Amino acid sequence: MPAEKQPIPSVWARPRPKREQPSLSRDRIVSEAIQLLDAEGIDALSMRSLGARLGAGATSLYRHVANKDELIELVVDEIYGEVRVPAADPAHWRAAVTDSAHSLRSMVLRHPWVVSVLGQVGLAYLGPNLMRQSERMLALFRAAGFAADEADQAMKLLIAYVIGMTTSEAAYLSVLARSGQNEQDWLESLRPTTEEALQEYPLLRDGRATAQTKDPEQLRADSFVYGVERILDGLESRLGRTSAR
Amino acid sequence: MPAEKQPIPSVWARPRPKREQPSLSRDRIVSEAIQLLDAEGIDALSMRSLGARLGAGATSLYRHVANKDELIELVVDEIYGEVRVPAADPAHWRAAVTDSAHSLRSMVLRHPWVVSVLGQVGLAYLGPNLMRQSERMLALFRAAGFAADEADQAMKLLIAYVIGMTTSEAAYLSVLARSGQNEQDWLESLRPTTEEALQEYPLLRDGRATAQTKDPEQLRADSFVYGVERILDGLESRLGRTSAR
DNA sequence: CGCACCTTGCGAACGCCGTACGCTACGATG
DNA sequence: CATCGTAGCGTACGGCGTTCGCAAGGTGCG
Repeated sequence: MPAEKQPIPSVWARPRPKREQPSLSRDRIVSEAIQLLDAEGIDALSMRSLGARLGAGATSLYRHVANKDELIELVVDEIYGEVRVPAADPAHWRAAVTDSAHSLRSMVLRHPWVVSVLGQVGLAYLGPNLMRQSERMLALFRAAGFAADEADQAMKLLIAYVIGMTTSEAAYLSVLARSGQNEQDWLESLRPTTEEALQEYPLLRDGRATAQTKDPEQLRADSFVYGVERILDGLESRLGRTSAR
Repeated sequence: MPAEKQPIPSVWARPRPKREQPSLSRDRIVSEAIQLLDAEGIDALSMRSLGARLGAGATSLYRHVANKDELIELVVDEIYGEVRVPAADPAHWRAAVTDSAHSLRSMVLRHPWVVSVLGQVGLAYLGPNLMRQSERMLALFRAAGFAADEADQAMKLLIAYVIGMTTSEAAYLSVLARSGQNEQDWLESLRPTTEEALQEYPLLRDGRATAQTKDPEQLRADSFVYGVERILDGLESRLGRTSAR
């Protein structure tokens, strides 16, 4: 919050010299934007609110960022840098890919708002972090023994799965967060609605019923792991019978 | 476009009786919204523009739809109804699942704007079309021989993959569409930028190089099929040695 | 037939958004 | 000391989602 404005500012009480250093910078803007997004979600990010957080006017940001879309591209690439991809090692490619998948999932769940901008920004853009991580992940598949073009397809397969799965997860968690309730209570309060909706769909209802007994968070993690395992099984069978689990 | 307004409307020239039938309805609104979205993309959808298309004022829509978010939920469920899921048949579960995956992909590519609202709306909502299709797809996996809970995970795996893959595809195509150029020309014009960006990433560059020679659309379809095949391989190995390809 | 009520549609208005533009004031450069 | 480039900002514009109160037609009831 900046100093309060006096309606008739005296010439003596100068607003502030404060020309220490640029005060605003692309990095500060991006990092503050991420904090704001994590704390309050995608709808809370406006150029004005972000400017206020930085103790600056809304339009000052345009000195460092072309427009809001560009800001979002920067922000997405920045958080992509949080993903950890192990170094390539032919002996443990499966573990390395699994770790990467988990790391990508955690990143998205830490920043659930990204799933609501993926449609605008695409996954395949040219940010340095995104390219670096893709290169490292591609190396994992090459080390496993996939030829250049198949390694590319394998990586796309894995990333698509993780993004698809976490999109649904993050969207669910966002809705939950907006409800302001504990997950248990929230599900309980929706129970009548869902049960009525499931009335005509016995198969779906069965699944929901058996799921009722377990911790939902653990259930989501298990589902995620199941998918990763199946994908790796499918990929592994394309390789020679060389690598062990 | 409605009739032009006269500044001083005469009592004789009444604006219109036109009280034939309600004129506006939830269905008309949803279907016109989809046409608008398909034609001009997500940014072109505003309550005002949609109202105008329907020959109505913006605020009239609120008699039939609670707010824009609800409209989007309706629209998403509506297009979900376009997906075709074959009837369950143990002998051909693999083909049936493959068909469903392709149908879902085509639907998203026909309506590429959906990927930019998936983050808000989630995939797991309670729309009737979504529930109906999920039930049918679940039946496919049950017929294949998966137990209730594993069938659920298998379905989630497949859908997550298709959504993830098509998200990236649709986002790419949206950017391309906004450029207003032919895909060939567009890629050509971006060539210098991408080549410079790929400079430090030899593995990524290799992939891009071999991809250069083929039809990009075919390439995307092939990649998609590759992923579906690997997933089905991974799933199939979980079943007994019963089902043939 | 008269009258009350309900539903549909709409115009005006509010507060917020992204952002273009031109001004100020400062530090650096000659 | 004069000049210039640049960071920051105040103002303003057009568009957004949405609220509210009013008008006009249809319906049901005495």
